[in-house]
Amino acid sequence: MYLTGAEKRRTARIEQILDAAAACFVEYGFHGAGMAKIAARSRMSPGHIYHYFENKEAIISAIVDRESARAAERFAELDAVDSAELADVMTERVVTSVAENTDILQSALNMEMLAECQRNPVIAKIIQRHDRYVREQLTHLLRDKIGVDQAEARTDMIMVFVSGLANRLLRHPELDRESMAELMRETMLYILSPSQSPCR
Amino acid sequence: MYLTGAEKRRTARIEQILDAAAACFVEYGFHGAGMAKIAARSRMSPGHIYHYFENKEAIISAIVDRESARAAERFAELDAVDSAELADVMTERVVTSVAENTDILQSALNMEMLAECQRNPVIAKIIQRHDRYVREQLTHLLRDKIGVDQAEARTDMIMVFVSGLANRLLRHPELDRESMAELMRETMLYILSPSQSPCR
DNA sequence: TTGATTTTAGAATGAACATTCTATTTGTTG
DNA sequence: CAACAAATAGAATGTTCATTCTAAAATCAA
Repeated sequence: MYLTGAEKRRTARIEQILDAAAACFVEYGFHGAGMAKIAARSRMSPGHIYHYFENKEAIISAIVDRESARAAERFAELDAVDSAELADVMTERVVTSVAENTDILQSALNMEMLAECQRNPVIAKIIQRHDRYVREQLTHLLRDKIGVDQAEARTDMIMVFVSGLANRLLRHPELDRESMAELMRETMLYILSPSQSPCR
Repeated sequence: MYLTGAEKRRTARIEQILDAAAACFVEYGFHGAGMAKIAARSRMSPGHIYHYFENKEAIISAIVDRESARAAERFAELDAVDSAELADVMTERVVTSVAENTDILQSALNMEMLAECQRNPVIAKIIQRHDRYVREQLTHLLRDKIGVDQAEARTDMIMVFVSGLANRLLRHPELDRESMAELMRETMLYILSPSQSPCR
């Protein structure tokens, strides 16, 4: 399926806006990120954004959709990993994410920032759907591949950790990532290990 | 030291405002909580609030100060606990806090909600000071009383954990607190246990 | 009680900001 | 190359909301 020049330009603009908006939401939060700022960052006029998005909500919706798609890719990758190594692979992902502020952490950050506008019922629905999706996928991996008990509770623990981490690293860039990463590794492995008897 | 009627009334009004504002910030976030809402909730007119606080920022500042004082009390209690039991006592505090949404969690929630306005440099300073205070106190307990290695990293893990938890429980009230509590207890104890060799 | 002072309410002001409107530029196609 | 359509800018609009202003009620001191 080929794209005409016009279509290419269109999707390029949309990406531009989405990138700019995501960056602004992370930097200023939802309310702090005015359309003017988003426009400036995507190098176009405020009015122009409305040719691609009906309103600010629609931008959020699109960011979440894009994030969901990326998450789906990552889960597909994890699904292909051998069961025996899965816990290690997942752990390494989180750890490198902490060290380098990449994908998982970045997306957790986006969600965290976007969650600010949960009172808007439309957006709340969108975000909750994404959250539910991630939770299902994670639970599936923990229960059916790693085979731990209390899979749902463990999933919640991981989600708590990752989003809390994203938040804290944004607000305290001076934190020592090296030593956090190490402890994070241990904690993740602990949460992911099929220990019926508490380790102590 | 006795208070005149006027002074009593004054402090009562201030408490009224602080309680209302804290509740509104948790419910609507900083930007969503208009002065009108705060006024309504504290059963007074918007204009009247300005007799007690110079502006919205000043309210936040006062909330953080109040929270800091309460935190100080709690740390003093913990400082009096016997070293051997300290890890267990701290763990139980977090666990009951999750079960009942009390003190620690509530205050984490407040901070989390207030953090929304970190871009405001005045407020950012206030919140960072509080955060630093809590961090110092916790690190002191972990290092000097419990005697773990990597005390600072562990402190950060606990703070990540508690604030992430507060956030998640606010946005997903339907989460099963019972089963989370059990896993949380284990995880807290794990973070707090002086294991040089990772437990695995 | 009466005059002064403080407390309170509620309307008025002004700024910020999402959204809409109007006009200009750019690209496309016969 | 000439209409035409799409893309873009930037000014105009309307609304929301913190803050300020004005005046009425309550409290207190004598």
